[in-house]
Amino acid sequence: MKDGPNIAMLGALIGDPARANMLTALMSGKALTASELAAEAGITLQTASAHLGKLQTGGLLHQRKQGRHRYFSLADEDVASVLESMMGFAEKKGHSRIRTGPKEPALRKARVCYNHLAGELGVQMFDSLTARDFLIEQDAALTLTDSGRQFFTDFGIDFEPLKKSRRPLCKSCLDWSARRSHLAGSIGSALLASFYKRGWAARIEGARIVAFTKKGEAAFTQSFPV
Amino acid sequence: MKDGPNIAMLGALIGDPARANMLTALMSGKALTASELAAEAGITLQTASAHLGKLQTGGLLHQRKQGRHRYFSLADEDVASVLESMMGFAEKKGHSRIRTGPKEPALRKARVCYNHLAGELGVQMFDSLTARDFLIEQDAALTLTDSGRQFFTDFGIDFEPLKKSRRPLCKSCLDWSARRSHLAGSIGSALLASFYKRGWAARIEGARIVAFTKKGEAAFTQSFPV
DNA sequence: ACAATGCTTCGCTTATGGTCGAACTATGAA
DNA sequence: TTCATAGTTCGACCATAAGCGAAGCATTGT
Repeated sequence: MKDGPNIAMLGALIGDPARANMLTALMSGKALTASELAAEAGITLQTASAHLGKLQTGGLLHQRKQGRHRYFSLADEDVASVLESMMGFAEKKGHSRIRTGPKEPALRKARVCYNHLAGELGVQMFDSLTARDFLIEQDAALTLTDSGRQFFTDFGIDFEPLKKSRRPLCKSCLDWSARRSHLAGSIGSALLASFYKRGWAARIEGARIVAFTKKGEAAFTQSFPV
Repeated sequence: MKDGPNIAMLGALIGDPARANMLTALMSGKALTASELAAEAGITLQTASAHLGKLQTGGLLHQRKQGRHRYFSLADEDVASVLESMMGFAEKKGHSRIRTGPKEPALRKARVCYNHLAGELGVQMFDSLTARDFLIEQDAALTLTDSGRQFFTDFGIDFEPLKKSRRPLCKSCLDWSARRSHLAGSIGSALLASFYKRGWAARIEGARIVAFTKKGEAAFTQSFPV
């Protein structure tokens, strides 16, 4: 009776306009940072933080710390289906406002996340590496296998300077546009640097877009096949 | 955007404890009066009236005037399924409180509604009459057919005094415990009086319960078969 | 070490909305 | 008609919570 939300508490959580906007934004399946959600809801970061705390306490959201970001996503499929149900009803009766879709296509495809590759290609690379057991992901931990070490060495990554850094060697990072993981950590940085060096891609200054050349993308896909 | 409820407005409607209690009570499928809903929610009638107005504006409730009562019920199946979804979620996470079931079984079976028969037996009688085309129900209007007039005459109803009354001859009345219609109006009164006269049933003083005898109920079912 | 960024916590103001008392309307019963 | 019951409307009160400025904490990058 005090543990979890009853129907009134649940309704009240969803009933605030700011929270409803946040939840609607998260319905895309993407995980978003507190700042992004604040912008979506049109409120300041402090207010958003309070709202996110309440949603989390209510069991609607799941939070994942990621460096200095906090990615929020819907807690589970149940939450999504409840919202789905309510949105469907609201749409049927009146007209609910249409949400703006995903923004910049190029940004979704490939971009820098800190200093490693993110976006669809980043996810593709991550999946390709885990599928071949070069990386093993369990829970939030990511471990590099011997065969993986060999693969990266063959790819031209020098592990020596990486060992000195206090940054973890490899680390999964939740993707902004795809809700999937991609490879962060010093290996992730080294790989992106390698792509630049090989001329596969170039960074668009000012934006976070990573522009792959046609040949570069082909070579990339050959090295990291789906 | 202002016409119907968006998801935030919908959540806010369900999010108030008083309204949530009312809606939960209505989930049984029964139609309840404003007073009953007020009691369910533990608020005064004025406050309940305000809440019911909002729920109606939001498209969650349907109202049916019935003499000096107003019966409220969930607007449609969509509303019920949204609530179902939310209650399921709330129950899964925490424990939502268990609702008290229907109260007095005898009251549900047969009782007086003003001066005619209500409850399961009242509904049975109504269904039996409409199934045989003695009464025809369309929209909210109820009309007596010629064969119906003959049936009631054979049953011993004298129509002469009834004509003088300004009360409608027959009229459907929404049932309190079954959300179904039963027969009101002066014919309904006359029938109940007839049951008393025949010794089929007796009224329990102080309560609204109509106590049928074993023989009485058998005879009743013979006259008004399902 | 230092600055910059992302987010949280604290304290305060403000306003939305739930609540009830009182008065009014509508329907039915005597 | 008169009275009683069911419900609505109005007006005022008040509690909850949304909002933001400012300060503090945590993490990353140089």
